[in-house]
Amino acid sequence: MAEEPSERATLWAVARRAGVHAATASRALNEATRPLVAPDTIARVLRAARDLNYHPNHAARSLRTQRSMTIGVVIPDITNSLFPPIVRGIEDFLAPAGYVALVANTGRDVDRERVVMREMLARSVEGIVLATARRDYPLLEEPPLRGLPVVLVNRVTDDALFSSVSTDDRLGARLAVAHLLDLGHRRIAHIAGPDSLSTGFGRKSGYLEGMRSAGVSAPASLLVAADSYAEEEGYRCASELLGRRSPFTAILAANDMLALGALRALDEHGFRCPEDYSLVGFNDMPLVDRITPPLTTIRLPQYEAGSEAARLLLDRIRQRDGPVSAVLLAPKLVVRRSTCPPTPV
Amino acid sequence: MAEEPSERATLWAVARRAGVHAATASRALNEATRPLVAPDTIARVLRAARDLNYHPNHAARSLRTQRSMTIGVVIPDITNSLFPPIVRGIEDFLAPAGYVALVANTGRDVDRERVVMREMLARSVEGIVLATARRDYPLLEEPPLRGLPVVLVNRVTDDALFSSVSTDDRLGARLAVAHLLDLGHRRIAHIAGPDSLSTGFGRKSGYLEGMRSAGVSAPASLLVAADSYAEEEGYRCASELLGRRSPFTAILAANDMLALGALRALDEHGFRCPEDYSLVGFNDMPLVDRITPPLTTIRLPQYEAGSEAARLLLDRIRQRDGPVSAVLLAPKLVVRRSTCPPTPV
DNA sequence: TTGTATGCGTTATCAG
DNA sequence: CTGATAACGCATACAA
Repeated sequence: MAEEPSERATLWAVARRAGVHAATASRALNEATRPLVAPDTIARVLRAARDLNYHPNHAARSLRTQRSMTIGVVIPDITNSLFPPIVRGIEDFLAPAGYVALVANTGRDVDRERVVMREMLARSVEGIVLATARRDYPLLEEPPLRGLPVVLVNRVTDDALFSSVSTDDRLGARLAVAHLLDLGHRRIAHIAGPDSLSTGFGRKSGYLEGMRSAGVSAPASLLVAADSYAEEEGYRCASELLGRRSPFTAILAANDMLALGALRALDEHGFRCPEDYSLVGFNDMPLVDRITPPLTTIRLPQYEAGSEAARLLLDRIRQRDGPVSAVLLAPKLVVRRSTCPPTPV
Repeated sequence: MAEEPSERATLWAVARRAGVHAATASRALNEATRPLVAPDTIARVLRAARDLNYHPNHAARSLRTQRSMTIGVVIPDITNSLFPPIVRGIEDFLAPAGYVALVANTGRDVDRERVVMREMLARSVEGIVLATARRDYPLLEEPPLRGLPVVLVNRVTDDALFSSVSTDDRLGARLAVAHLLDLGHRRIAHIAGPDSLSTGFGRKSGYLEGMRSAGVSAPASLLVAADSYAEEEGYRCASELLGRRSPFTAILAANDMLALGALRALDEHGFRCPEDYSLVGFNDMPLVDRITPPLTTIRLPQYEAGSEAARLLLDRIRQRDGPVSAVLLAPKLVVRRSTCPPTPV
């Protein structure tokens, strides 16, 4: 036995070696149809398959069954540390089900998203996990996606037309605000993320709610909006806040990159964190526990978000008319050293 | 026109609409065979294809042409910040060529690598980029991979049987050693990476060469080997060095995670960096410029490594008997504040 | 329980 | 230049 199989063995090769027809071999090899085959035939086929190191040709199966066993994952940028855990969560959940993920990075370019989705459709993905949604996202209603299972992750749209998995951004911001209020802060500034993203909008809402429900005022002078989640923007926004001369003692940034930029701005203006200004971020990026000062932030269950999104997508693939569900994951406050009680004036 | 195509249009549908045979439509649609078709036929076919929003069925094409237009990428862990830029480099290079990447995380589990590669072979990947190689890596010689184009990235094997793209680890370590020597250090310790990995071995060799060629001794008491590139290991190794009571004034860690662990150890032992001990890392991970002190490290061109690996792989796919080449990329010393001249005793 | 026949959507070969 | 035909490898309805 074990003559070196120079070419990949086909189903026919297996069948011949087992002394049966290809159809029988096929039935014996597939879990679902195996009960239709006689026990010793099954044994012979399985043995032959193993001997020949048979692996079904994916393209042929896919063509025949109309199932690609592939899903698409569209993310802004894998080098943004927010996404690797999400992707990992997706892939780890998919793998045992026999699915693989086609991952594409689109940056912030909507045209690129369109191109990428076409490419995925061309490869017959059975569904898509999207991490690039904006609150208003007409792309999802364009014909190419018609009927294709889609699950939004991290960012969601305003209208809940699709299933989604996201963190409770409002709650996260409220946790942060509550923490700062507990420490005694009253003048709390917010560097908001883009309004066009559910994360930016939700966190800002949570900030406003948190302030309001505590009876603390949140005037427009304490609010500044970043154009993107970039360190540079955090720097710009913090500088602007400092320039406004509307006093405050703490900053809640809509994510860690913005917080990092804010920290740099504070530093360059000669202020210390947390003595002069407390600072809270969002995301708990790797290494923000090692900067100076270690950053107090809101941790999101990213890996779980990914696996949960994959679960919803597979559910939907298996049962097309299943319910549209919006899963909301709980964020967690991680207190480190960038926050402390405000210095009495 | 533009009746909503409820099902995906097939080549036959396009052909019918253009009033030609499917074979002709196929020729008209494919760049390579297009010259065989009459100009106005081409126009009619193209038009019909656009009207029907035709996209070739990937599985069918793949089955027929025996080309999947897919390559596999095997990495230890996408959540390790070293890999996202590499993956990005690969994908960005592949995309214009019409290829997509199937990315799989294997951890440090060789069995998992085997499983993953089988899965990839089952999907008929045309080649594989491997970032999980060890210096001795028999897996590559096992039959399943026979003849499949493979390019190693980041880590390489001792025998140059496959094309590879890596950073010049020896040079990187020598740059780091030279920097420390320039500052006046003579007793330089090294926290080495695993000997089984080309990165660990190469960096250690570079360290030894750098010391030796400067006429400085590098006794075994200044060398300690980490079992893995984990922060915890850096902590353990640094603690061990400190416990040895063989004096030194600087540490070269084989990567940034080890350096981070070493930094924690120094801190916990009441030492300051760089005043008491200078510290150099390797990789220039995100945010190591924001920790205290900002880490002096060796920067690797990760994105370029990825795109270069993709280039080599595509070359090899297009020309199976092309040369095996080992591309060595130049690392760069990034001086920050974790290094300074040694304090005179 | 097994074999036969057919088709999934393309492309390549061979006539015409 | 174009049409007919076959085949890629597999799974399934149907027949035996």
